[in-house]
Amino acid sequence: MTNPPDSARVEHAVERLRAAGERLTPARYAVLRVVDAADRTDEHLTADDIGARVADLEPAVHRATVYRTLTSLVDSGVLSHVHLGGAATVYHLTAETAAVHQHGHHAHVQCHVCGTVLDVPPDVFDEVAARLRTDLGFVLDTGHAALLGTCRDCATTP
Amino acid sequence: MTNPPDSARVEHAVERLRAAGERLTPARYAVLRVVDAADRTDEHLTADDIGARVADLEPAVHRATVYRTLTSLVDSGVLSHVHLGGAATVYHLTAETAAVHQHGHHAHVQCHVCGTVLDVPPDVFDEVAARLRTDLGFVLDTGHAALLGTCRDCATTP
DNA sequence: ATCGTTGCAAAGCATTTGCATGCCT
DNA sequence: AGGCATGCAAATGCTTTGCAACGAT
Repeated sequence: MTNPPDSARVEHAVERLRAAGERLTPARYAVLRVVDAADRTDEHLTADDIGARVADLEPAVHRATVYRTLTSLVDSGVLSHVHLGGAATVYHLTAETAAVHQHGHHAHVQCHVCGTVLDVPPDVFDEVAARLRTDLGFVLDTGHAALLGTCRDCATTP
Repeated sequence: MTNPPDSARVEHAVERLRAAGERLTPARYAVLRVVDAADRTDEHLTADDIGARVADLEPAVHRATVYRTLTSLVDSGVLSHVHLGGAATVYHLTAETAAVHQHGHHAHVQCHVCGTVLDVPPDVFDEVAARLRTDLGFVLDTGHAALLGTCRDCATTP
């Protein structure tokens, strides 16, 4: 997979934002850049984390604004959020590629010992999703919540 | 103490509590009865829910005590908690009978529309667990967190 | 009698909201 | 110019904690 220049994904996000009829403000732009940067390093940031980094880019942006911005960006589909096992909610840019759309968002599993979040290809849950649908009529949203467990490091290092 | 027609499960829970060297207090007994009653009706109660029902049984029990009691009962293994998709944590008696739950705790899926929690046989996740283990070395704890999706009713009644 | 557990109230923390101002489009 | 977004600050809601009194064993 190629690595588009830093601004490309942010610019794409801005386009989607505008397509949704939303305004681009300094606060929103800063949030988008912060989330994009975190995505690139496989970090999973909470609202509070994002607020802290936004403060570096745009010191004038208030914490409350970060929360409102995140809500609004999720509503307009530019960002997605994932509920981790504990209680935290983390954010990332919504995947735009058609390939991802076919399977939904990638899934997440979190280590309850060290908190690490691992990304999992969505097809891992295909069979489970099919079974839940036929058995219960339940349509699984693979990427919306993380399952808990123990990661390799924490399992082998007691 | 009086002996109302307690659920055998509550008594078993009390035994486990004592086996863990913990004391039985009115607050803990009330919490156990509330959680057991909810289990029987497939309800999934949050700490706050439990507090409300405990207040009916033991009005003197303080909210803070319910939180401390839940923490302590989980620590001693009498209760288990499940992190639902949103942010809520719900509690139930730890399954003791290996006959019914050979695979460990049952799993949960939650509807993000109406909030309903469905119990899922743990074997549904067997393949996923195996794959996560071989691919990532990640040991899945099936019952510890719920996946999100849309239940039958909410999917067919927009 | 001992020591864990509880009640109380107050602190904490993350998140939300009302309102007037500001700024993106 | 108009209307949505923001800053500010206070409020909210859930959970935790310090401390002294209580009570289960």
